[in-house]
Amino acid sequence: MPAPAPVPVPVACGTQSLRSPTPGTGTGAGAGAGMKRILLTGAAGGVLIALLKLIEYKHFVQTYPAELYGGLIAVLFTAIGIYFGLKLTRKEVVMVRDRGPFVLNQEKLKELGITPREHEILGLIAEGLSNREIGERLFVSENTVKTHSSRLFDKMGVNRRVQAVQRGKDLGLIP
Amino acid sequence: MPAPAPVPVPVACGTQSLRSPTPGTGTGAGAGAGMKRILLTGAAGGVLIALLKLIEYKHFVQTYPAELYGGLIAVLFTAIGIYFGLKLTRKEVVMVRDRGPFVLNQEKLKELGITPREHEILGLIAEGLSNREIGERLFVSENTVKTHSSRLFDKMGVNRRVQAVQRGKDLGLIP
DNA sequence: TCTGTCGTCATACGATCGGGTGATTTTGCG
DNA sequence: CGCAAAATCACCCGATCGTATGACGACAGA
Repeated sequence: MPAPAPVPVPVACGTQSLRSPTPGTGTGAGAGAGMKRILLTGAAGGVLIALLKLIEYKHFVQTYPAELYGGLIAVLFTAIGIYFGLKLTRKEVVMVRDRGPFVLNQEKLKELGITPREHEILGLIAEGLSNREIGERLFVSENTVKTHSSRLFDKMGVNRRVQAVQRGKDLGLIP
Repeated sequence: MPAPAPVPVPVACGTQSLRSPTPGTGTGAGAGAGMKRILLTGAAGGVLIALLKLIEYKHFVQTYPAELYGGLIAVLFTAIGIYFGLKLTRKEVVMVRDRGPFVLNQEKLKELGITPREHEILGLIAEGLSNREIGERLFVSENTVKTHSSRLFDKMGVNRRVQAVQRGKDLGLIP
């Protein structure tokens, strides 16, 4: 049975075309966002002008009180403003911990109910130690380490140590 | 048998904290944000009502054409909308670690003889995926993943996946 | 004093991982 | 074409990990 050619999927072998660990976010995305913003601003201007034009129509429909138009315009443009405020800031990113000496997020620690011992073990897990090695370093049984790590994973909402490390870094629990 | 009272390991805790906008598991902080949002919404409503009240003043100042008021209201409320759009989303922003744009260390990659596929798998390991999950994502057998990761660990000089992740980050192989 | 939390330890079981061996197919290149 | 590198897959086996359960002592606070 030769060559079943099993992979009907583009990602297979020869072409490692798209790969996740390469975030080209640097310049290209930035320029794209800028262009997008300009276009959006232009569109906003267009809509605004059109709306103003529409307001002139009010001259012909004097049947309703002006306050109604005012309120309508207010609500409408508030919505528009909120929409564009969201659009313009949704991609905004707050860079944190640019290289700082690592400040521990104690609030998160408390919020998740992670005890000091568990936190300590998280740090050792992040160093790539096995449960046995952690136990040896802390002078406790490997079973104890397993208990701690298990509870730790439970509190962190993960079920693998690599996930725990990644999550711990994201939450500022470990450097 | 009481514990040997071991380990004077300080683990470097006693520092201050850093407020971070709680992605997934936030319960307490989430409630706090909700309260804040409610208050902000209330304030927005108040301002809106006040503005509408102010519009009534238009009755007494009929000297200017209505379009002017319409445009004024439009611009004003657009600004208000944008402002609140910003206010409401600024806290929702995703925190991202800034280690620079991440430039891949291809020399190290070549120096260690790591193939593209192996590198790809390293990235997926770093995401906390199991071998099985990696196989499913790449449409290959779990055995294949194990082969790749095994050779990868050999080339990287590690024997655990957490170590591989840490080492990969240090060497600039993964972000 | 009682209660709750924390740390400790054990046992057991299933799942996963790491390492080893061998094999076949694909692919890129001279 | 032929070769070497890369990728794929399988099987095995021991080690490690994750989870569940139960238990015990220490200690702080009500």
